[in-house]
Amino acid sequence: MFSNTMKLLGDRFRSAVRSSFGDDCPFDDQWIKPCNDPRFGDYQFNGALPLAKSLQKKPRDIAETLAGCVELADISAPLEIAGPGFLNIRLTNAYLSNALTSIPAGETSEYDRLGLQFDEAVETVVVDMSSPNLAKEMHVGHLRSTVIGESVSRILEFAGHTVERVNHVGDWGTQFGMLITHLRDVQPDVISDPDSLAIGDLEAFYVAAKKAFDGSEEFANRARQAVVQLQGGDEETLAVWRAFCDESLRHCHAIYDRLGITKLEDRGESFYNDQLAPTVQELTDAGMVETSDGAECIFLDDFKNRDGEPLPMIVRKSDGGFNYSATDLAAVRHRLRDIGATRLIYVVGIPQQQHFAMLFAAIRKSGWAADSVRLEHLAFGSMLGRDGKPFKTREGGTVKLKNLLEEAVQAARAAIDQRQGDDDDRSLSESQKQTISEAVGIGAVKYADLSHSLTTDYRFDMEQMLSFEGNTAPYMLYAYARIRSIGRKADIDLDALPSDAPITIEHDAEIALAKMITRFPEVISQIVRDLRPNVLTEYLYELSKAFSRFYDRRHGVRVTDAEPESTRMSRLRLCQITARTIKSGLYLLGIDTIEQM
RNA sequence: GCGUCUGUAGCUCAGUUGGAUAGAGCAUCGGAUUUCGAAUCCGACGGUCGCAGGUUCGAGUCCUGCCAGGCGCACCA
Repeated sequence: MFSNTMKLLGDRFRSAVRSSFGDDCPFDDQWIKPCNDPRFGDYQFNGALPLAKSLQKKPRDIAETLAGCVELADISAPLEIAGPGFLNIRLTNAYLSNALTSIPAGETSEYDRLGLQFDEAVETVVVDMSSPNLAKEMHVGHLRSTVIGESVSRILEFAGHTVERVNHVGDWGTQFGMLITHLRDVQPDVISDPDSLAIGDLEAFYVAAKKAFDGSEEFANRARQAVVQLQGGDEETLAVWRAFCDESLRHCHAIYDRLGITKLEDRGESFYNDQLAPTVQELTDAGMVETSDGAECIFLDDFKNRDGEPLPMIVRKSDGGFNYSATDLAAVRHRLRDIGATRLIYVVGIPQQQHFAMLFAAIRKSGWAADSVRLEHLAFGSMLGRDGKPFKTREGGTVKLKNLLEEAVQAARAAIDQRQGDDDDRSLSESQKQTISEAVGIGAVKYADLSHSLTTDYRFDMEQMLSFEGNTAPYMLYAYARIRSIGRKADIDLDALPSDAPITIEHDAEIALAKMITRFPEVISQIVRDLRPNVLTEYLYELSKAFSRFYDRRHGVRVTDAEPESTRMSRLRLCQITARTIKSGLYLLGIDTIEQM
């Protein structure tokens, strides 16, 4: 069975430790680690050193005892004791061969799990992601939340969890009075025929509305009145508002379609409108709310403002209106009670850290969430320009996401056209070129975003992310397309190889590749736990490099013309499994593969 | 002022939650192709891990204090 080698080793060492030093002897799975230097082996057991203290023995003696009794004959060469008491583990070729041979044929479902099983308890997870403001066009600031949110959602689904992606769009508030009023003036037909509404550029529309608001007292009055009507539930006003939101959402979904985001549930702030008062009332009844300067506030320990005074979370403004804290509280309440979520993940930038710390503290205080419910702010850093400064257009404005994606696809297209000129053997049709440049351009943007650690800011560098060298989407997509072409060229259907044909691992290049493939389960387990997509990009890069060496003219092995037939079949299966692993990994990042490029 | 994030090779970034001699890519220099996809592979060069203490068998990683930069701190969301 294709299983997690690290977990397997952990189980073996746990029994060895317990049988040698007693059933209550401490054990930590973290004691098993992959070696960072291949000269020490593949994995190492570091437990002898921490055990030395609690057992009052010498670390090397402990290591020797364990080396003598741990059952690893089916996994590792004889253990070596090194340094102060490390136990070095070297996977045998037989173990690698068996592990890979046991991988079942590909699944036809959305996820190819390569036969992996996950035994965790299934959770209902709500991932709060993307969440643009409907008053304006989506801009680059929404990219990370959308891309990271999608990847994290897929990873959790892969492990068997139920995931609901929620788009907490900004569709409520005073600015909508202004927009509705302007819409009535410019497109009066919107009430009789809401489907006729078409706004080419939301940004320009917003600017025009703002100009009218600032320039005319009469307009401003009507706008303020529209807000009152909206909140009062006036049907005609609501109809105009709904038409505007629908139009804005169409703009968003054009982008989501291009990004391959398909299961995103639009549930904006307005959705919680009638739950705001009951939510605040419930907290008031619980004695958590007090009035300060006319505003209704929740005071939490450890939060101070710039004067050192206690910093409240304002749930109701002094004018009686509710603000975003109230909305967020109502949203949490809804997700816990109505959706039955056991884990809430907010994919929102670092600047909101304090807000979420306060929100979560308030929720804990309210007792709405069971202790086992995880409340997480998956905070990410900003996307910066190539110069390390905030990402802006030349004129200093915000960069529209639509334009950024189009630019990336165009740049990918240019690169493909250039390559085509150098290589007449592989001519591509116009539609193939379009498909490829779309996949490469969009994939490059996503991959660049996900390959950086979440918390740090990163520089957006189109040239770097579209490079075919280094840890980039094009390199990965190329590795995949090249493997797929091996089958095509040799007239072999890689997907139809017999899944019981044995894989034998002998050559150094095979060993290196096999070791990378067998790490897949443990990498997946780690990112299911940590939600760190860049761990996966790093892994896929290493895997792709291992394949390139495996297939290299000088350092690698022959594949399609290898002899005897059993070797050829074994290597073809290795190719197939590598391709599936890359495809599966890229899928978890939200990136589509292409069959040729 | 308080909080928070960041500081690693010339540049862009990793660093598996405390493990052995800190790694990639780019750039620079050198090598491999009578093509199973060279959009590739191999090698060389390059480091006081911001600074100073501390914790311990062991610190880029943990604690404290500095230095530098980003962001957030009462009715916008």
